[in-house]
Amino acid sequence: MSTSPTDPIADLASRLRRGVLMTSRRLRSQRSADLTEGQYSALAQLDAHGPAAPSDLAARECVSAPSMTRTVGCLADAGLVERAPHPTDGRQVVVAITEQGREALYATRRRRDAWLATQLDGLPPDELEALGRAADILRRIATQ
Amino acid sequence: MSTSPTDPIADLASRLRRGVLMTSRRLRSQRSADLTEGQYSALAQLDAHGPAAPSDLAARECVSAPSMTRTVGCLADAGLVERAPHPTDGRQVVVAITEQGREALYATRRRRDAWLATQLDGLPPDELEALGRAADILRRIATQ
DNA sequence: TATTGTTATACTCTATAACTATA
DNA sequence: TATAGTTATAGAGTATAACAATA
Repeated sequence: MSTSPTDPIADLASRLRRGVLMTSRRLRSQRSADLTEGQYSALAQLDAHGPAAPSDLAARECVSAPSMTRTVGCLADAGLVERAPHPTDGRQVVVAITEQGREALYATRRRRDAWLATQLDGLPPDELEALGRAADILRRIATQ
Repeated sequence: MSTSPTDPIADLASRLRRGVLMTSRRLRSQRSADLTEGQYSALAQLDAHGPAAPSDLAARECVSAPSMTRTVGCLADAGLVERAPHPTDGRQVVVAITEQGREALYATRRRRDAWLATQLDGLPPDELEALGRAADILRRIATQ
């Protein structure tokens, strides 16, 4: 590495990067076979923030509009989202998650949580506490 | 969620999953434009564990052999790895990272570390300590 | 004229199946 | 006959450019 080993922040950043990326890799491998990462993310957005236009989803997920058109199309074909016309603006479309979509989303989350819970089970209380604090800090960092 | 909110392990797993996946997403977005995630992973393997056969890399990265052939081909075309014949087994190929490959790998790591260090900078000491402990625990969890 | 969404087209990454060379 | 690697081919996913409908 190029950074000085005596800089504690740089050292922590490197260790944390490795831990986070390795764990995320294992977490992602627990996803449902018939739900891509992009579809999962779009569903999570719709579940967390309610119905949205495809352009909004594309912007939030950092993908192109045609790509989101395709993602939404796949999800609609599978019955996981529903498209409805915008009440006042005829150009826009409103995409909403369906009950079936929530089930698919939650199933993947349950699988990931189950894997992670298995790994956590049996850890000493002080390690669990450190992870609990880290979880909240990581979420704060990522949303900044 | 389906799990009981009173189960502390399940609750921690869910919070940690969110924190890890959100952070990993931001970290991945800091990668070099001309190095895919698969190429980055292969380079990291070769850098950490030394020269390896394509089949070994494919198994470790959980991709097919033809896929690794292609990844190694791209890396070789870019001068980031070198292919050499196996000393005793004429069927095998030995792939090794080059100095240029190390530079490309470290450049991406530096970019990710720099982003993360920026986020860490200014956090109170107790939060840094929690993250430091979590980093090691996460790495242990992911490699189990 | 600008914006929203879609279609057309091409490129990248991945996988399975078939092929070549070596053991 | 089995194994390591590659090539052939096809299937997702994404992007840019062009198009249709609406504001």
